Amino acid sequence: MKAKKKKGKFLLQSPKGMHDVLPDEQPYWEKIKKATEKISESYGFSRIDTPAMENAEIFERTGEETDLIEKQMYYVKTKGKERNLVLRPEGTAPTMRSFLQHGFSRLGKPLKLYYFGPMFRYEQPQAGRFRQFHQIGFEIFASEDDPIFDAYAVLATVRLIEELKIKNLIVQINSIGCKQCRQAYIKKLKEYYGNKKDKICKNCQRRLAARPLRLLDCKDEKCQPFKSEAPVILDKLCNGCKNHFKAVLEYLDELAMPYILNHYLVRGLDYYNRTVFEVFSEQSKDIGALASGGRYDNLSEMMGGKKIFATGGSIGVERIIETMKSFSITGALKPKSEVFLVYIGNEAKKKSLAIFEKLRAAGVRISESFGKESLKAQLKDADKEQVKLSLIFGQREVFEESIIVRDMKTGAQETILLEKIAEEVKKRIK
RNA sequence: GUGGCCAUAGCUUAGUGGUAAAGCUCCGCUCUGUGGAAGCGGCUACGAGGGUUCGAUUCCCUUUGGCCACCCCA
Repeated sequence: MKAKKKKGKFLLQSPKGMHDVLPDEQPYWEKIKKATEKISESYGFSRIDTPAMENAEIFERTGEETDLIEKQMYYVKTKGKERNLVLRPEGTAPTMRSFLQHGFSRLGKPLKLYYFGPMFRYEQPQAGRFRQFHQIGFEIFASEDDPIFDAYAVLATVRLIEELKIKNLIVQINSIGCKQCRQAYIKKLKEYYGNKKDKICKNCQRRLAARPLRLLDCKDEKCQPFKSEAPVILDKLCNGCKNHFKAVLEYLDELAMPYILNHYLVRGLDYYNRTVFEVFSEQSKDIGALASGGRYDNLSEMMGGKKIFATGGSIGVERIIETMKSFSITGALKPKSEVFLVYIGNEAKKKSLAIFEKLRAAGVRISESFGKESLKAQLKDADKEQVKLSLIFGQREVFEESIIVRDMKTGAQETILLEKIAEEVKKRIK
């Protein structure tokens, strides 16, 4: 048996569902970061960064029944006393925690915050679905449940995605009411499905008891006919919720923002109430929603704080990148070098780093292939980088204290004095 | 957590029970102080562990990772 040398290779890989962002992919991240800054600024969102870990209670209190909390959280073992640290599975609860902790709750006017960071969920990875992924979130905290903020959150979320040139966005929106009218609706729903138990799929039979709203989301063919006959939540909303939702839609209408009412749309987290929405792209439906969000007026109290009215949306960065790729949208452009420094021989090499530094300090975008000895190879690299000029510095030039300036397009060369190099180069690249 | 498909060089892929081929990339040579073309040459791989076998990259088991469906979600 051979194969001794490969021992340990299995360790040389990133954890399941977690990926390196290699240099090739960075331009996408650059572009998204820039777009996020731009949109946040113009819509008045201030950046907030919270730790990657939180006390588990932060999340446990906000969604006992949900998969995310029940089985997808990473609990962290430490040597210290913290027994219950988790890697954050989402960004809304931490933002609310920070908000309450720092006494921001004396709201003069609504506070708008945004975050951009990694989230962690233990689940089976698939395309567009990772164990570590990144979200951009917009959150609006207010002292009133004004529906204009729901529209505002949808607006900012959609505009950020559009800023990245992703087309054919579909906004799906629904209202899941408040505690009271939702309970009433669930009761109706249960009644409706109660006598059809043996005709619906196994999953739905199970869900009927635990999370009846999810029945509306079922894709099983057996369940479809019952779904279409099922009571619709919008018809059962209390007046407060009905008016609120109506107002949200009116704001969207005024914006001429297209949306689809989706009676089946339900969010996975327990803290949502009233408005919920998801954003899809026609091009990348298969990787799921690009963004989602909604109102969460109950979260602050669930966490032990005072009542805060809040609404927001979050965007899946990796899914955005996938979609950009499927549209052949490129990432941010790197600034190109204008000048390439080539050395020949050791004497020249010794001085070339200093020459490089002098030009860089003078504001010239210069690049090089230090470490490659052959002139050919260096010029080849210069060609690949599509620079305007190459500076060729060899033995002869060392003695003459000069350097050759080569125009890469015409091939014309000229020898200039080393001391004048910065000004001469600048003159030529204009 | 359940089920299915997959795994060969840096990348994309061929192929075989007798240790493997090609394209792109990379490095070099033709051209010893001059790039963009062409030709030639070179580096680098059967994910890991175990089993069957004279011999396994190939067959079997386990494991790891990727993808897909369920579940759920960004």
